[in-house]
Amino acid sequence: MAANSQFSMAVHVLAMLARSKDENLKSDFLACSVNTNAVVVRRLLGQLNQAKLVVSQTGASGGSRLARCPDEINLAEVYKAVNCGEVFALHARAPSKDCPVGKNIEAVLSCLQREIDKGIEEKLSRYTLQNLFEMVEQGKV
Amino acid sequence: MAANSQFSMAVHVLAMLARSKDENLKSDFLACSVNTNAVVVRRLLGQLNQAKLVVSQTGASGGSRLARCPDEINLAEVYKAVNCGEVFALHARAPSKDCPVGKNIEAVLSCLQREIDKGIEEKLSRYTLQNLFEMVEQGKV
DNA sequence: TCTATTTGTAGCAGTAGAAGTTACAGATAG
DNA sequence: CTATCTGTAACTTCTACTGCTACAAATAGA
Repeated sequence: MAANSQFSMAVHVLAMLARSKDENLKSDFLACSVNTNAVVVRRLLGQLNQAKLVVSQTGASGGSRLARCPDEINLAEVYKAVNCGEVFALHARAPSKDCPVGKNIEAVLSCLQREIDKGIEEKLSRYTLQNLFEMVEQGKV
Repeated sequence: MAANSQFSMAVHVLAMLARSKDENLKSDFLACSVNTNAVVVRRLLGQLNQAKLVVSQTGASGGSRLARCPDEINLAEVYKAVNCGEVFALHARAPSKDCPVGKNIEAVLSCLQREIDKGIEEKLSRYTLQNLFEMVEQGKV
């Protein structure tokens, strides 16, 4: 699964950045809060950078900050930025083509997969980073 | 691997069982179509058995068959039967409690997680095994 | 009752991807 | 110039799934 904890980490990091507005946060500081290694955070920030969600700066007093206001970033963007992107994997080894089911099942499943994924993104896009940040701040669920 | 290919395999196997109505299918035969090992299929059937989707029988001329009609089994049930069940994993290592974000982020994320998962199930529950089986049979997507 | 067959499951090796770590080049503020 | 940070490569460790062998238990049919 299993699933990826990348999304959770990304949201965590982005919430931290949202919290400290225009101040640059160091990967080391972020790693400390997320309880992982600074390089892991930098790798993650690299993905968020490519998706134009954060801006990083090298050198002394460098670090990362949000590329946009927290209310202009929605969670679907975050999901797409870090996710390999599929809810369930297709068959690891291609099913037998000699079997009437095996022959067509993959096409049907990948169609279903796309539909599910679209649903997830639709749901996530309703939340902005600002929304999420407020929930975290208020400690309310 | 990120996601699980269990769901795909489960749907494949169930479609095979739907196809052969009341006849018992052997794990070896199923494994051949799915292109994997018989033990892998038996492990999967074990999960589907627990979810009361299939019935298995040991001994000579044993095997597995559906526990209900294909139009009384929806894909959300299949998803729940085989999935550890989370779209994205929470933090692998618990975030720092000394940090105002780290303290609450997990609760917020797991709430979000539940909401997403509910959405997936809602979507999957619209399809019965019968629907899917027909799509596969007609080779149409 | 005996035999052949089939599931259920334990146990182990192989594999792939993620995470953790170390190291260092390049950028940059002061 | 120097101290500080990021970006990235390279390597190890960890973890989860897959594949496989082996065997006890169940059961149909002779």
